[in-house]
Amino acid sequence: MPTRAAGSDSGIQPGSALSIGDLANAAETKPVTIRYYERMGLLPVPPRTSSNYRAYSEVHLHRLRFIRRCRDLGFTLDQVEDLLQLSSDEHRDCTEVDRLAAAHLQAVEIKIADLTRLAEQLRQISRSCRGRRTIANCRIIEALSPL
Amino acid sequence: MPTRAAGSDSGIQPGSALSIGDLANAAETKPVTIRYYERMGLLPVPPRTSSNYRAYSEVHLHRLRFIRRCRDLGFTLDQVEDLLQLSSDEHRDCTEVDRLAAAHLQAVEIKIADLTRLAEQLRQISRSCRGRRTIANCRIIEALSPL
DNA sequence: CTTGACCCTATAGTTACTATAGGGTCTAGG
DNA sequence: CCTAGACCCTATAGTAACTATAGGGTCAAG
Repeated sequence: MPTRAAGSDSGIQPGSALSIGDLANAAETKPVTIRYYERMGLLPVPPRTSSNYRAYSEVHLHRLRFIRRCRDLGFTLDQVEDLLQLSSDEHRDCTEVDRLAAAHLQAVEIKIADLTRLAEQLRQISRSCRGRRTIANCRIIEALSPL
Repeated sequence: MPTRAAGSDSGIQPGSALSIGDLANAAETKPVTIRYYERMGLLPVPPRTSSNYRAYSEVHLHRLRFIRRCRDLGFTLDQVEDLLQLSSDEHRDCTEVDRLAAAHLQAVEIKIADLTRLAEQLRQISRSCRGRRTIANCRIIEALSPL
């Protein structure tokens, strides 16, 4: 926190809290994103220092890393919220988690298929444009133009 | 326009202008999207009827279809604007069009690669969750949690 | 005349951040 | 002690490409 030891690049002192910058670095994200997650309700509001700085604990770091991991895997914030909820209920059956992950995987696979088709169309369009031409007889422009 | 012939599903009358709804249907988009494109400067402002309705010509339809085709292929509106500009200059060399299309294809291919890696990660994570378990020992939650 | 489909403008919302503005706090170094 | 730079804070607007909502006007068939 507002007591950075020389040579310490994380700013974490034994037993002391994390500043938002430290938390951001530890979770490989940015302070502005953390504030956003707090506003969205994904991260609990942390205690403050006397100078009104946020003071985070390892619990926050753990939770933020979970959120970032989910985001990196493409889950929406709504889905992340669901996963957080599910993960906090230890006695709960985990088929819901299973279902969420499977649905998301399917959505990603569909997106891949869409993009693959799109790429093929683009290749076809580009393939028809060879050498130096003018716009007047540009095959790409032609392909983009309606009948 | 405000004179729909019975049985005519497009509302287009010989020699008459198109309403925004007719234009939207003909280009397989929505009136609200067309107004948006007009605001963004992609579509020229059309003349109006005495009742302040927009009155579109076939030229507008042609241009809108071009825009939609580009959008369907994933070009950003900025890129579409560039392509429109390029396409209107008939004597221009078309290497710029070529370059735009190639850059876009590459971006799509990169996105496919990203998503493919992501899908594989999701498969690995899901694969580790078999049968009915509780959250306490859910392998998916475990995989989402930091060390 | 009524009603439902369509038109109009203005503005805010969606998603997940991100930029900007304006001001306070901390600390190392001179 | 002062300064400067790095960091903190809140509030708000912006990004991309639409889309929803609110409130009001026009058209035409029944």
